[in-house]
Order: sequence, then C-alpha cells, then structure tokens
Amino acid sequence: MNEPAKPDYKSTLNLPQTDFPMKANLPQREPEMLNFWSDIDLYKAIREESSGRKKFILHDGPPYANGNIHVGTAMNKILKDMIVKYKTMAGFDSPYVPGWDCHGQPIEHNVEKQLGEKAKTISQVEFRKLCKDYALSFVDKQREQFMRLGVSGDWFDPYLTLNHKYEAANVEVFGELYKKGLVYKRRKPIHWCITDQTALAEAEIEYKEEASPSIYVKFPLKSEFEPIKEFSEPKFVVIWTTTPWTLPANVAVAVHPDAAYIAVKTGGEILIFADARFEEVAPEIGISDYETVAHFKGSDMEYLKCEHPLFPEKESVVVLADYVGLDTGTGAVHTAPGHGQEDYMTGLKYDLPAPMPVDATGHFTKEAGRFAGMYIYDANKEILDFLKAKGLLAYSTEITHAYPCCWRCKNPVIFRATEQWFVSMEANNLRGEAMNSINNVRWIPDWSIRRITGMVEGRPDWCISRQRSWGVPIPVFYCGDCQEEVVTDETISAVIGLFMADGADAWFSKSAEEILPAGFACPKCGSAKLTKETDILDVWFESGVSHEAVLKARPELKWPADLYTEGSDQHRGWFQSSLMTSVGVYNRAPYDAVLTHGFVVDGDGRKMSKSLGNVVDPLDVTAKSGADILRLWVASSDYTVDVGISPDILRHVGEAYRRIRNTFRFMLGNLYDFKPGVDDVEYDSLQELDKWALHEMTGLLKNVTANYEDYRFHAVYHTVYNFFTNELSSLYLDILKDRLYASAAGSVERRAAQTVLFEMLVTFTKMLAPILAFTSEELWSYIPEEVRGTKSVHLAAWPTANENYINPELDNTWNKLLKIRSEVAKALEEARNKKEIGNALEAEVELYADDALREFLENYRKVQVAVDQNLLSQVMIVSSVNVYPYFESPENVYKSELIPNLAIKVSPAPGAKCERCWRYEETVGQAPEHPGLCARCASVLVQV
RNA sequence: GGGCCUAUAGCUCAGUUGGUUAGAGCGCACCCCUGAUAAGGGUGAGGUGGCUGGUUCGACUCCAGCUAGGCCCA
Repeated sequence: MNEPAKPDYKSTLNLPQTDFPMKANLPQREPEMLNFWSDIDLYKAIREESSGRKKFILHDGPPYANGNIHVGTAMNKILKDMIVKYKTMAGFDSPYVPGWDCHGQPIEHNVEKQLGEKAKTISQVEFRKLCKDYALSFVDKQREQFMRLGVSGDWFDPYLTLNHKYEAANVEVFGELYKKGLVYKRRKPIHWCITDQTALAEAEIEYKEEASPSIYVKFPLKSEFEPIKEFSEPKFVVIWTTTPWTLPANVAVAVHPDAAYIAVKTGGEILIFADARFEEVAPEIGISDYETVAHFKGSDMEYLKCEHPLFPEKESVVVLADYVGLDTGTGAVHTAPGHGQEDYMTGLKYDLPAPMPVDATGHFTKEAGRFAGMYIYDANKEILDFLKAKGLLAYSTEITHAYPCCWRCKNPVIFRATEQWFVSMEANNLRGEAMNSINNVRWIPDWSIRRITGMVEGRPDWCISRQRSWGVPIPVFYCGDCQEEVVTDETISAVIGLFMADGADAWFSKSAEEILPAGFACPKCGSAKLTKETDILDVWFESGVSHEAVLKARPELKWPADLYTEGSDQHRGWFQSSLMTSVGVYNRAPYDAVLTHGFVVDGDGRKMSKSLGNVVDPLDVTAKSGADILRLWVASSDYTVDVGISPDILRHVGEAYRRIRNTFRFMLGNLYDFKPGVDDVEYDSLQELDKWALHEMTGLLKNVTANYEDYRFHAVYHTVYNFFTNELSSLYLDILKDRLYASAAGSVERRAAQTVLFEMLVTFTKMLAPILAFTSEELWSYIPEEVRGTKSVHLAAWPTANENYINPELDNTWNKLLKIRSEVAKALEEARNKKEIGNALEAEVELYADDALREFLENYRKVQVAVDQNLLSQVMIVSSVNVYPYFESPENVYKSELIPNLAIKVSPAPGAKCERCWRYEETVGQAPEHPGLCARCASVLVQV
C-alpha cells in the first residue's frame, strides 16, 4: 500500500540560498546602517582614502535654520549627495561641508512670538542669545534629518553663518567692496510702524480693510503744453491719491505712457485727466458744461512741470509709469518716492529727490513747512482744508481697501524712506563684470544662463541694510561731531578682530570706543566721539560671502568651487548674491559650474500647500518606506524641470525598488557556494551567452558612467532598471536557472555563470551606490570582505569598463537570435492559450526558415551547452528545438510578422519529463540507477 | 502685467539635423509557473503628442497665439 518513496531530487539541485532578505524593511535597517557608518567614521575614512586626489568641491548652499526639512530641501541634499558620492568613487577628493543660514528676520520673528510681551523689555544682547539658541536647535534637528537621508558630509563641523569667523568674513568683504567704492547710502522707502517705531519685513505685514480718504487734487500746470497752448485759461493736471498726508513729499505726477488723455475746458479752466476716466470723474468733480479741447497720449506729457499744490515755490514733474491704472482715479497719480515702492522706482528712473518730512513717530518734520509737528493722520484734514481754500481740491470721498498693517500692534503701517546701504551695480562696472563672469561659468541646464543674465541685467542696486537685530552689523562708524561716516582699513580690521574673538554680539555690547584702537579719531575732523551703525546686513549678503567664509577659509576646500547646486529660485538669491560679492572683490564668479533644479510639486504639477492637502513629508516617507525610496524617487525624476511627488508616484518607485532588490537577491542566492578568485572561469571558457551578458553589462556601464558625469541621474535609473528587467530578469537570469540549479555544483558551465553573476553583483552594487546609499551598503556586506576590499561601498572605486568584454560580433548575432526568441515566445503563448502546453519546457519548437536564417539557426542548434542541450533550446528555455527549410513549414503554424519567412511550430516535447530538471528528454529512463532522470541529470548525480 | 521654464500612454521617462503604422519600463488585463515564491516568465490592450492657427510635399519635432502649471519679479 505504500508507494515507493520518490527520490528527493530537489535536494540535489543547487537552489539559491541567501540571508539577504526579500523584504527590505528599510525603516528599520537604514538606521542600523547609519550606526555602522558612524562606527567606522565613514566620512573621515573617505577623506583619508581620497587624500591627495584631485579635488571636486560642491559648495553647499545653506538652508535656513528654521523648521523641519521639507521634500524640496530633501531633494536638494540628495542630489548633492549623489553627485558627491559619484565623484568620490570616480576618483576625486570631494569633501562636502554642509552649511546653515542662521540669521534673519523669520527666526527673529519666531523668537519674538515666543517671547510675547517680554520681547519689548529684553535687551538686544539677550534677544540675540535667544535667536542663537533657536537657530542652533534647528541646526541640530535638520542635521539629524539630512543624515537620516543617507547624505554624507562633515556634519559635525558644518559652516554656520553665526560662527565668529564667518561673521568676520562679512566684514572683510564689506570692507573690500567699500574700498572699491561699491557701497553707498541712499534713502529708500520701507514698511514702518509708527506705533512700534520699527521697520517691518514683508512677512510682518498683515493686510486689512481700512478706510482712507480718496481725493482728486488739481496740480497747476506751469509748462507750456503744445496741444493746449492756445488757451489762456489756468490749466491743471487732476491727480488722485488716497494718502493726502504724503502730499508734502510729492515730487511728481505719474501718467501712463500709452493711455489716452484729454484736456477739458470747463468753468473757466482746463483740466487734464485720462480719457477713459472721464465718465466717472466728470460727475464727481461737477463737470456739466464742458468742451474737450485736446486729445493726447500720456507720453506726450512727460517732463511737464506743475506747481506743488501745497508749496507753490516747489515743482512737481510729470513722469511716465506703466503701473498707473485706469480702473480708478483720474489716470494721473501723485508720486512721492519717499512714501512708496513704485514711486521710489519711478524716482530712481527720473532721478527725483525723495524728501521724507515724516519722523519715526509719524509726525511731520520742519521739512513739511506749515504742517510741521502734526501727526500725519491729523494732518489729512488740515491738508484737505488747505487745498479746498486754495481751490485745488477737485473731489473728496472715502474708500475702503486692503491696507498693510503691523503684525504686532495691528495698526496701519506707512512707507517711510530711511537711509539704507546699497551695493552699486554701476560703480566699478560691477554689472558688466558680473555679466562677463556669467559667461565663464557652465550653467546646467543651458537655459539657466538666460535666467541669470536677464536678472543681473535688470536688477537695481542691491539694498544690503536691514533695520533688525538678528544679523551681522554693518561695520560702519559715524563721527559724533561732523557726522562723517567712517570706514577705513583700521576700523575694518578692528571689527574683524572683534568678531573673530567675540562674534558679532560684541558690536551690540561694546561702544565704538571699546571696539576701535585706542586714540582713534575721525579722519575728517579729528573728533574722538564715534558712534556705531545700527543697521545689520541683508542675510543674502551673509550667505553670499560663503565662498569667502567657507571655500577660502577651509583648507580642505578650494576657491572657486567646482559646482553650486540649488533650486531655480536661487538665480535671484544665492547664485546672484555669491556672484556679486565675488565679482566685486575678486572679479570672477566663485563657481565654475552651476546646476539648478526645479521645484517639487504634487502629482498634478501643483505646488504643495496645506490647504490643497498635497504635502509630502520626507520624514514621513523615510519613516514608512525608507530613505532609499526617496533617493530612488529623486534619481528617477528629471530634476531640470519641476518634479512631481505623490503617494501614487512613491508607490511606483517602491515597486521599482523591489524589482531591483530581488534581482540582486537572485544574484546573491546563486553565489552562496562561489569563491571569487578560486572558482572563477576565465573569459575564453565562458559560454557565448555569458560573453554576451558581459558585453551588454560593459556597454551599460559606459552609458551609465557618462550619465553620471552629466548629472543625468534619471537616465541612469531608467537605463539600469530596464537592464535589470529586460536583459537580466526576463532573459539572462531566466536562462541561467537551468545551468545554476541543475548542473553539477562545481561544473565549468555553472561556475561560468557564477563568474558573470559575481562580476555583475559587484559592478551594479557600485553603480547604484550613489543613488541607493543604504541598499548598496547592505549588498556590500554580502560580498566577501577579502574580495570587495573596502569596509564600505562608499569607499570603493568606480568600476572601469573592461574593453575585453566588448564584442560587436556577438552583439550582432545575439540581436538576431533574441528577435527570434521573442517570436518563439509569441508562438508559445498561442500554444499555451490553446492548452497545448503550460510551462515552455513542455514544448518542442520547430523553426522553419530560409537559407541564410536557417543556416544561422542551425549553426546555433549545433552548439552543445550541456549534455542533451543545445544553445537554441537553452535560449528559448524549451526542451527541444529543430530547424527546417521554410518551404517545409506546415499549415496552421505561427508565422512571424516581423521576420520574413519564419514559421514556428509548437508541439508537446517528445520524451518524458525529467524529475530533476523538469525538461522533457528522450534520454529519460536510460540511466538504470536513475530511471526518472535525463542523461544530463543522471550524469550530474554520478559525479556527486 | 513682465522674465525664465514645462506640457508625449494611468505613472516615470526615450524620441538623433522635421520624413514611413510615436517607443521603453512600470501599472493594468489575461495566461503560465510554483525550485528568485508577499517572487519569476509570457502575451495583450492603452496616446486626437495641452489647444488653435501658420510655415512645409510632410511637424511631436520650426513659428505665432491661447490654456494649464512652476519659479522669480511687478
């Protein structure tokens, strides 16, 4: 009743064995890897290993030390890391010093918020201490977060813009620019809160609906104006404003250059305003009986002179401005460069003065003449009354509109021109020199140069001063007696010395006398009474001097850098501020190349926002899926344009990752008994298929290397991934299974396959190391240490292409062979659908072809790759293949559409199924001791 | 409103100087295998190339406009 036990042939096979798990479990495994890197001090080990090599310096742009990292900063750092890791493997010494931007208004703002009311009572020095603590706490957080992404760098000795030496570098650069005459002072309007008496940044402004007067004022025209010169009546330009109190600062009337204007004769006078506004304006100013006496364009009025309505002795000039709107008002706009951003720009264009008759508390100064001393909002009524009395007020009403208010006291803010520091774009031809420098830089992608060029061409002078506390002071002194500004080599070096020793904080705790050398006196008047500038530097100036503070200061780095890599917004930001400070001082760019990337958007190409609910958090992805998934996402995307990320996209990346991982796992599993250096089969003894595989791999390596060189990581990803899928998984590895599993363990044919697999394992592990930082390291640990040579894959050298593997002839013939293979697959599928076969090994294939092709196939059919097995059946993974002339092809067989005169007949394979290798062979049963086996398998067991 | 940029199958990407039925992989559907097994193999179905004009014998590829989206300004 018991059947004889079937021999357990499965145990005689060489099935894959490996501890390399199929499931990556990256969230748990990656931190272990991080510990490993920290244990061996990988960054230091890489430095030692690459010491003395040619340097490649990617200079890090400092992220802001505020909040957690987001997916954009994550992508930026991963990109940089892939570059640095590749360059390191490729034979460069590529130290990476990360940095942080630690000063600035947002940090100050947050600290103020935390302090609440206390903020007003605390000293500047104490306040700065709190800001520092705040910034450093986020440096710690972000450092940990970046490290978690697998980014390697000098994390525990980064550059911080609040380091003493860094702060001193600002002074050095400022001093140089000053000496070259590039720095000057000029009034510029800024948001000013008259309640808190402080300057406000854009982020500190809230917009609220506020009621304002809306008035039309008649500006008496003084100039003769061609279209209406025949009229002797008094002529007026009717202007519109919502801030009567800014009229004392009026210097101009702006009209739109392309708009149509009219002169209307009414009630014994001639009024000028925009034609398009007539219908609304006429009833407002009470025009009933009128005559339009002239039509002209706004541009015709340029440079006409008007009398100032409040101060007849002053003039107001007509200027042109695109921003003048024709939806409201009169089409002529009161312009006071001291009281508005647009007015200011217009003022610059026309070289107008920017009077500022309002003090910090919102009261008129004596510059405001009869209004001096009045509070500006009280003055509104006085000014209106005055205009009315003079007959110059054409209309007055009230409107509500969004008006900027202070974030803290909620009161309306004003625009108020104050003295600001600028870097001139024209002095010393800075703009021109910057343009020249731009042309000597490699910009990637190439449209990047258009963007930076356009911006440098059109930018105004750089305002580098801020009325804030948390930053680097502008190192300027003033004479207490003659008011002269004092900047000399002596003062600059005194401040540098001060900052080096005690940091910029000392500027706030020490007096000018304590800072300057003993006996220092004003160079102009000899006074010893000196005061300090209270403004600080724009943070863009600070980060812009990193080339000085970091590249020049650190011996392991070099100036200029080989590469800057940031998002495309930095064309206005860091790329430019770095360029200006560098060209200003050294007359060349601080970088040889600039690589810019797009922004991260959601799956629909929209920007991420909390309200859209489409925000992807890199920490989340890392915690749930692993940093290598995020890294693979970066690698898979074309970052030269905006990059999409969504749960759906990440799922796809995760699937790709699994495919890559499993392919590696298959290689490892089949190498469990392979001793590299001992079991290797020399190239000449490899099978043709193996040689083809090495040929393909080598071509791929060259391709991938070129793409890494060009930073085209998505091309690397797609190339490698397609190779894993097409050439390896579905072809080479699938074919190899019979040889690996069923051949004798130590046979040449099996060792040959293993030789190739091992070479592939090592090559691909290295090839992917810059991208899959963690997984490649995990793979590395499965390669015998004596063979891999280095503790970490990130210490390994980039693989070199072995020219001996290149074999164009094989390439040719195998392309043909594989085309036929895919035709056979179609024929097999037909048979499978007809239930004639299941597994392809159940099939016998008959190929019918003409002359040349038949001969080609027949030659391959004659190649014996094993007992009972020829190369054709091996490649097709069927049990038997025969070749016949095309004219013999039977009816109703598969006819190739792609290859002319090729017919394929599929039928059940003759013989019986070998219990061990599952191939159908007529030799099954011939070996008396193994009646269930084919000749090949029987012979293998005999050897064992 | 201005400058720069993007728009090829559900997803990620290819498409050489404009030239025959626009490709790949994934995903999907169906099938096979169960000795890579929460794996592996095969076949197949998916695209009015954002839209509208124009140049040309012929345009995804050149030009203009529009739409949608991104960055930076105003």
